[in-house]
Amino acid sequence: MPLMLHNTLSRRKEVFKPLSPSHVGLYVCGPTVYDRAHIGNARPVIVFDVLYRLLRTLYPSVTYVRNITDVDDKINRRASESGESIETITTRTTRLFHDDIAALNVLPPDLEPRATAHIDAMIAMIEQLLTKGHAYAAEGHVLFSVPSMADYGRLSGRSMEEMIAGARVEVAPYKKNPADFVLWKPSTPDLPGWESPWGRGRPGWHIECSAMSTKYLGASFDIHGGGQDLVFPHHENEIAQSCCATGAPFAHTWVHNGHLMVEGEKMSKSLGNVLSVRDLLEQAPGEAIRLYMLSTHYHQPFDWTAEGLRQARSILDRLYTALRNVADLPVRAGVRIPIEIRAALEDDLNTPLALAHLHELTADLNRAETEGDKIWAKSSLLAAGESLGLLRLDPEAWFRWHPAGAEANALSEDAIDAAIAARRAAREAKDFAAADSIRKDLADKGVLLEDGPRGTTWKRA
RNA sequence: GGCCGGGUGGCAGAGUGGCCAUGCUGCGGACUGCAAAUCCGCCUACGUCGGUUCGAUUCCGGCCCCGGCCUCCA
Repeated sequence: MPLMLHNTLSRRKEVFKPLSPSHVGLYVCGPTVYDRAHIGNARPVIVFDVLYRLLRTLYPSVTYVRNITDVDDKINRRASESGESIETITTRTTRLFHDDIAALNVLPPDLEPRATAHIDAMIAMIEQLLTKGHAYAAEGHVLFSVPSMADYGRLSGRSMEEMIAGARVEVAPYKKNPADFVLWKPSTPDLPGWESPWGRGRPGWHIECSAMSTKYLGASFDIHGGGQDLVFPHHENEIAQSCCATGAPFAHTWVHNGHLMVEGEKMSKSLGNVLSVRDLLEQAPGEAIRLYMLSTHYHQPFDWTAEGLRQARSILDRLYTALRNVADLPVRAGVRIPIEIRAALEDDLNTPLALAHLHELTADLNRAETEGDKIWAKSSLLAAGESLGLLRLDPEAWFRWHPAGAEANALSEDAIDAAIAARRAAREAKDFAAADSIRKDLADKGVLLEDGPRGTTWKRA
């Protein structure tokens, strides 16, 4: 089964063919580091992490580039509001971003270039565009001339007329055409700026991704990803900048994830329903957030609900229960990703179907009778989990998770063990009333007991 | 208004021209001192109206409804 991906350029699912059989280049638009990551930011990070994991099993070499946007007017505004320096904000926010997504089992990309470290590459690309007549300088700005590119609008399926008609912002007087967009703009002394042929200034919104993807992956590369809202204008403009500057085709396959809603409503600051990854990590383990995110196909809109997250945790309880029951058995080395999981992922990252197969593997493990079958089933389940970035924890660690900040209220593990011992004594004495009372008492404190063939185990509710 | 994507059982969510998604929940059975977990089984589906077809949730068309984007946005 070849890898199939939905390509926004063609609007259909295509067989993925890398430019080189031995190497795949993947570029995904990363965060603008002005605030903590919210759950909508996490979606592409998780989706493309699954794609990255899959590509690494299919090709000898993969280069995954995800940028950090650390020059942006939102950052500038944040700095002037808080009085902190821009660097303080971007450094701290970048660290928080890394911490948050690591908790979601997201692998680091191979390269994570920062925009401010690549200003020279951006200036060079802008100069190329000027030389080739695709850009013009005006009043300290440099603008991309949209009419200079014949098939501008191909990715988003827009005509020039539509874009001009749809332009809602006031058209700046120095624009030759309302659709032209900024490549470089002047900075006042209080704003970050770099010396350029057009005076001290800073890059426009789109040029950094063009410059950095070209630098690290070449003028043409395989896959460019991001959220659906970036199709226009960001990705459309990236294509325009890169193709016109280099004269080569840009990314061949464009993959976009759908948007995220919260409890049926658009997530927005005005509605006050923006969920930060950090807040969610205090409500549920990172793997529950990740599994929940993967339970809807990446191309579909996702409606994030508290109930859905609770369900995701229940599902993982089941998976980890199966693994806990075979905790003392070894994992066979070199077991491949089960074929049905791989087939689901190769079919345009059908993670909901892959998760359905994960449940079947779990049932297989629960039903296995011989030790050999159990080892095989356990190894297969873990290999499948790895491909999705799930089941990376020790089962006991999973069941001991409790919300952050609840340490003070949480019963200590020593106290739990003592209660279990007392209950065992009561049961041996056939004093079931006392045993049930202990169990009830623990349950009231959020600790659930289960009597199994291997003794009594517990988990936090 | 323009462009795009959807409408599946109590909920979430895949998929397919004729047979099972899967999970959560609920119900019954096995197991258990009782539970829980697990296993076995069960229930409730494909917006609407037409068309094509031996047969459509699946293909085609109309209609209704929902969502996203249209230079802040993952």
